[in-house]
Amino acid sequence: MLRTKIKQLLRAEAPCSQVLIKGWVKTRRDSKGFSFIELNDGSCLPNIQVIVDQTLDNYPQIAKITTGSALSIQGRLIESKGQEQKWEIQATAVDIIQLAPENYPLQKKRHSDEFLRTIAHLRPRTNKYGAAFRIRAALSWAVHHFFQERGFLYVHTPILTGSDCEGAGELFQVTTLDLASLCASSTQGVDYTKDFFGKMANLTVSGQLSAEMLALALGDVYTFGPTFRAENSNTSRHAAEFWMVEPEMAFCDLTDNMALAESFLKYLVEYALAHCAEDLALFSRFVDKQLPFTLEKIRSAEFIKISYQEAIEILIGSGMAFEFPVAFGNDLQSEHERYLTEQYFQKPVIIYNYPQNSKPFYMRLNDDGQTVAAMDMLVPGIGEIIGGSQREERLEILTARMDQAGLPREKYEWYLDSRRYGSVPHSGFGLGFERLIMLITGISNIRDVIPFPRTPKNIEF
RNA sequence: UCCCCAGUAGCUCAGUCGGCAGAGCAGGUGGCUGUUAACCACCGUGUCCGCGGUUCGAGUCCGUGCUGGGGAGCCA
Repeated sequence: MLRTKIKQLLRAEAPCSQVLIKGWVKTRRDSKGFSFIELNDGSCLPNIQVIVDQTLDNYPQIAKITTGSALSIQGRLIESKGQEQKWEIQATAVDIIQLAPENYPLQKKRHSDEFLRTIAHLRPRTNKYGAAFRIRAALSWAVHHFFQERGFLYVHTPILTGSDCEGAGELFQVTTLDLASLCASSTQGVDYTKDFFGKMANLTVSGQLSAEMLALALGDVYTFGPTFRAENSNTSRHAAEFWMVEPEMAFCDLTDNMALAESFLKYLVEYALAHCAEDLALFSRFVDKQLPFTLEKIRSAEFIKISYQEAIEILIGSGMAFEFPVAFGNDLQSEHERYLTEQYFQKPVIIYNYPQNSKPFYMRLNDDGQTVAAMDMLVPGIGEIIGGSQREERLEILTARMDQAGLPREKYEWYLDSRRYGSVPHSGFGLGFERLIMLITGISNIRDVIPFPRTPKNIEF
């Protein structure tokens, strides 16, 4: 007999005379002459209640079943006599796949997120983390849906990269050289010709430059993959390994780029509301009571779009005593971004046209000669969730900006070729996938939205 | 990397002015019961994060290290 997922049984419309379920015990309670087992198989948040009568010949063993044990149960799906569930299983056979010892770390109570991080290999079995990872899976699928519906091609850009200055942060170096002997013997520089690629190699910090090449051939493309930053960032919003979604569109300016970013975020929120209601309800109840309000606002409100100049004027006019001074040319600090999105507008805000000196070389210089066609989307509680720009398509200006930034032109000849042969206006952005999951679940720490987080000094599991 | 806070039973936490180490949950035993993180009674549980110092006496005060958390910077 094939096993049926618990999710399917809980949605049943009629009783069923014989079913097989397999899963892990959430809790067991005894009653006179029988035992209640709550079984969960990860397919959905609720458990299914199983009634085990003492007439089963292995009932003495069944009565000893502990939380965390793995079971295979055959029985009848019947209407429950209890108040809190429609369906339950009347067991005809209970096979103990493995009995969990009593030192099973997950108890029938609330654990702190800090403790659960120390048992990241077991926390997917908790209600909260199970729900978070189901939502993560659903939203991964939604990302593909959104772009596929719009004719974007899903492209794969390299994880290993030879360009040592993509400019988006500190890099993890990749090597097959024996570091132990290098450290012991070498007093001069490393001879990279002996390394695997014959030159220095790193893990990617962004697929953008490669994605641009594909967009300039295929039109509209997107990447969705892991990204690595070796920044020593110790915050609730940064991970050394995270997943990023990066669309890149040919014949697309900053206005269209911002419009796509807004539709994208709205689509993802709507998708979660439509497909993950049960799991989301857990987060609204136990994690963030404001969550339904936040999500509804993103779904229905038009996002604010203001220039950097306007943002500065609002901040100066706010009368707020900021720790960092507000002035044109200064970077917007966290406190400024939070004020704009959490207090002043209380919804997502896209800020565009930043001063060129604070942004990377590939962003398109505006006609004012001062600003670039960059945009950041800020959301309440998280801050920056999307960063993007129209790319500089004019060869002379691009090379001038590279020189300005001190980037060696010869290493970017392949990139510059795209500006030599049929260069066109194009744009794109990057969405931090973990930050999206944080926004949609209300989970406030990035370490809790990815199964096995990698942060400075932490690569356990 | 910088600033602030914390570290006590398997877990969550209390511990007053420096004076015998505590509770709830989990676990064990018994009872009751179509129960809902069941309930009732009883039972066990400690490197008080490590090292050093002050003191008759330190979980408590001081120094230092480690670990965790919050905030900042960097960014998605």
